[in-house]
Amino acid sequence: MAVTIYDVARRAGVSITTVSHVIHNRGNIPESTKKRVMGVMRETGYAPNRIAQRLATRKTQSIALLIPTIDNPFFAELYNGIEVYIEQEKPDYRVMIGNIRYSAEKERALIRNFRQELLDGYIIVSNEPRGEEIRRLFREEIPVVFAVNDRSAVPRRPLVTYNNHEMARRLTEHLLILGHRRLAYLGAMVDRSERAQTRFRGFRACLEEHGVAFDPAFFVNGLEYSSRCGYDSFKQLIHSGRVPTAVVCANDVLAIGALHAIRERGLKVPQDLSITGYDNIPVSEYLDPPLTTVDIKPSAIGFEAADILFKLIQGDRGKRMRRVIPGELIVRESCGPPP
Amino acid sequence: MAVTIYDVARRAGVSITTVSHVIHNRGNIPESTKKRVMGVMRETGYAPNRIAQRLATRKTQSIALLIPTIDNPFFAELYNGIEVYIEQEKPDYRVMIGNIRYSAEKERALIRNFRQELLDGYIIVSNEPRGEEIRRLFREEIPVVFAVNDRSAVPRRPLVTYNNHEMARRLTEHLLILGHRRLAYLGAMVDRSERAQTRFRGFRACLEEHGVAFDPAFFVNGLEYSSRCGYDSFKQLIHSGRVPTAVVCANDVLAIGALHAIRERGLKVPQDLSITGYDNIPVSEYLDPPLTTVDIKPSAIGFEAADILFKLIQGDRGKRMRRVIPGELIVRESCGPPP
DNA sequence: CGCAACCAGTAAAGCGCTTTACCAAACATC
DNA sequence: GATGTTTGGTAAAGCGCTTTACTGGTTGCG
Repeated sequence: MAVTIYDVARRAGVSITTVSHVIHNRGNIPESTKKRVMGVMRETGYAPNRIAQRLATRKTQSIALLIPTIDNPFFAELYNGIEVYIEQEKPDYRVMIGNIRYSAEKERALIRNFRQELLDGYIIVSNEPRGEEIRRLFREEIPVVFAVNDRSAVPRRPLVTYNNHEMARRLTEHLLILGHRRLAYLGAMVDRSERAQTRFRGFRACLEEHGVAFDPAFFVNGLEYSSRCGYDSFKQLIHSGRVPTAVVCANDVLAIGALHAIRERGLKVPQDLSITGYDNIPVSEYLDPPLTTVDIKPSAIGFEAADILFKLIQGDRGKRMRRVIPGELIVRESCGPPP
Repeated sequence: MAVTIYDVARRAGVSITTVSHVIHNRGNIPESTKKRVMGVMRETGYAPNRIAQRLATRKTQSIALLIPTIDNPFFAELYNGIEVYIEQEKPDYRVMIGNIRYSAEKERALIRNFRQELLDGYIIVSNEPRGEEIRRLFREEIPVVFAVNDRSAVPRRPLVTYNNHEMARRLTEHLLILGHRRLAYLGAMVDRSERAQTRFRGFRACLEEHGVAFDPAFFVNGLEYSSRCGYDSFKQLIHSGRVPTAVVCANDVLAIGALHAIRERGLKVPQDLSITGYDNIPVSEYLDPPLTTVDIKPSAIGFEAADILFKLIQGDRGKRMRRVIPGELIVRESCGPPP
């Protein structure tokens, strides 16, 4: 079938050991032999069988990326950051994507499944950072770095994230400074995701600091991060007839849906109502109006996470295994003073 | 280190052959032995080493998905379709994503790289369907199915796609019926992608059929499928001062950018100007106004492509290896009669 | 000249499985 | 009681590599 190291060895008149040495540029082999072997490799189109290499070395040259969903452009960006790192630094590594679907159940199943692959390491945006499966990875000293998870949720573990609480606070403050006092919060899965919780807590903390009361009727907790859900949530929010002057959405995708519901209701943004997003996904700049949001630089997070992961893989139990990439408040036209 | 088949065999007092048989439910093994072996497996937490299995069987249980970019929600959906199929039908297969970045160069490199993985099959949204690397895959009878590529670009090869030319035609017709005569086309990479070309040709064919002249000044060919690019393209389009009554965008992402430029210019959609997209990405329904577009059901395409691929992998050189999923015209509020 | 050091390369033992071929004992059949 | 057949297994040869330990020849050096 395919050409193996034996074929090359035979045709070059050497042992397979020598061929292997040539491939990896090891041992001391005179130029002449090296040339000859490489010639045969070229002629025959030989390429080492990765599977066999992996079995022999017990290194898979593969890492896993576990994310909540591939649909959200935010996570696509995170992946891009990792890909950039790998292309630059570790070009023969693979990354296997696993789709957690915001479910602890699925996360466990995926890790169990991936473990059989004997992957060299994991980057995880976890739903359950203290789950049994993840603890097992740590117990067996398999390199794991968390990404995007909250610091408090994964104490003392390698982690690259952003200042979630702080940015939620600053975003809210932006609205308070504009004069808003009746703020609504549109979240999703706040009960099931620590990130969602932290973001909401940042919002509330800010209100408290500024002595602004929060009306529980102005909180809607949706089922997923989709525009449809944002749309529905906003309708539910104003169902009672009481309308806030500003609505803080847990992410841009929700905000897009909410924005649509707002317009349907005949309200003008930002004249009648201000709205904010979170994530700064590419389209947010081009909405009507462009969305005030928070850029949390997912591709930088991915890049740094890969950096740490490969340090761990190389046995570097070093410093700087927890990094926080500061987010950036992106002020656009979706917020103004209250009417 | 990890527990191997030998450990299990020893503890169960059988040979590794028997253990292997139990794992795969082969051979004839009495219930009693089976129970015992399975008990030991559970106790020890044994899981077969996939790498070793692959080496022994020469099957990798992995397929590749090569896409132009992971950023566009359209391709994320395509991937989802594949994932759904695999979860249902082939739960222990993996899919490795490769990011072609709309570059024939990168596509070749990726395939070369993936070949060493001895993957069982490929689903490719190709930039270069007749390239040397792909031809080699076919020569070596490695299962390949194209997805989303145009029928004319990959004759007689397994393919799942949509009626690109036809849908572009129908979308254009929709505008013509509304009364538009001055239509602009905002494309991207029309010179470099056969899909972009076909879409544009569908547009032109429709104009011709209806005896409407096309003004070359009303064509802009952008560099990438991004909102920024759509925004810039529209500005460039009206730079001369001549404004069309309708603008057909090669996809939704471009349309979002164009829409923003239109509003900046002070024009109202659809009163002053109609606009269409393509792809029906999730947010398109929630734009202002909701975008008239074409749904090309990427997840169905992914699902069907996986279906064909696994048939090929099983040696089914059968029928129905080329499938066309009809697109659907989604009429929303972004189009109206010309002013 | 004798010994160490180096050079160029090889043999062989894994890595953890699958699979083919084979075998001994028990059972069924005439 | 001789002959097949089924039952319940096993031994051993791969799969295509890496890596360690070793070897026989050459060279350097005091």
